[in-house]
Amino acid sequence: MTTHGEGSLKKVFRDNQLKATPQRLDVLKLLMTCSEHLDAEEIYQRLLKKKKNVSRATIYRTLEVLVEHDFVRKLDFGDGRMRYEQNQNPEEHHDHMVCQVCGKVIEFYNPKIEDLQELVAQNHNFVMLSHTMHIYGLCSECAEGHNGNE
Amino acid sequence: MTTHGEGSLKKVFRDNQLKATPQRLDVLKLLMTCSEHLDAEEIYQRLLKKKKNVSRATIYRTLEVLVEHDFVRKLDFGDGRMRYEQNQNPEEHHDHMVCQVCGKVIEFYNPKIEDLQELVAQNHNFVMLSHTMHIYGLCSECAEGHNGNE
DNA sequence: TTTTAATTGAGACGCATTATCATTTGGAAG
DNA sequence: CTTCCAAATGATAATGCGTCTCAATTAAAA
Repeated sequence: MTTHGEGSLKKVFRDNQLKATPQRLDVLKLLMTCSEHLDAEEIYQRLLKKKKNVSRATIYRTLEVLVEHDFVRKLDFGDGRMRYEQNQNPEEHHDHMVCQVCGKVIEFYNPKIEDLQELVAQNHNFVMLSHTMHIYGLCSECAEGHNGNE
Repeated sequence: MTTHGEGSLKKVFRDNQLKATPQRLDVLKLLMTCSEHLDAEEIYQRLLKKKKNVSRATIYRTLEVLVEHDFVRKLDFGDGRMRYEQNQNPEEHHDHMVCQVCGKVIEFYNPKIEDLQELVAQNHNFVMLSHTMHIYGLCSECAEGHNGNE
């Protein structure tokens, strides 16, 4: 259902007056088949490992394009570099919990919070275009370690 | 009530085994009497204008110290530089709406959202240490402009 | 005062990202 | 299948925020 062939990936770009170059297809395909939250350098290294012909500059430019067109979400977890994740259903917004010990990222969705955010914005006559919520702390595994149960 | 004299500002540092230098006092005093969300460069420029003797490096170091001790909150609105705000009552957490046109920052507090955040964390056995919520979009004034009421 | 560890200033440095520009290429038109 | 050109790429220089280094200064304890 959400599985697309090479052809449909090309369509993604062509439908937006963008050339469907091999480099763009490689970046998009990688993000579409990856559940992690990669940064630009990680994307670059993974494509290199797959013998793909691509440069860092193109990675950044492609990511910019993908974000502009809502195919990819750009995330800032406050560690000095941006991360990217696929954004298949822009309707189905989710937020993130980031473990400050192991770096693990847990996604969650809470409709009540979503509704309250919209409400808060309305109360201030603010037109909400996007929003982010990050919870920082210790994931269950790392919290155990800190309790001395190692 | 929340107005402190020079003496009490010095106490803030001395109570934490930190020297109460003029530079530190200047930075802290500026943040304590400023409702805006300044970045390091803006703080530096404002102190220069007041003929204060301070360097950029010291601004950054002082901010780091103030954040560590919870006197100041470090905020990331995703535009590539950090902003700082006073943090008088760490209990009373608030979040931010950022206008992407004029850059205005509106603070808001919603206890229900706070509770739900804590709940979500607990459901994942996640120990929440801090959290941020940012709503991006258009403030009421800038939204009017976009409706053609200019 | 003397003393010393903490702090400062100036600038070098690091790192993620963006800009530049000559070269290449996707894909539309013929 | 060629021609053609705007769009895209690669290599690398440049940018900008923030951190680090280290010699000189200073807060504040003795």
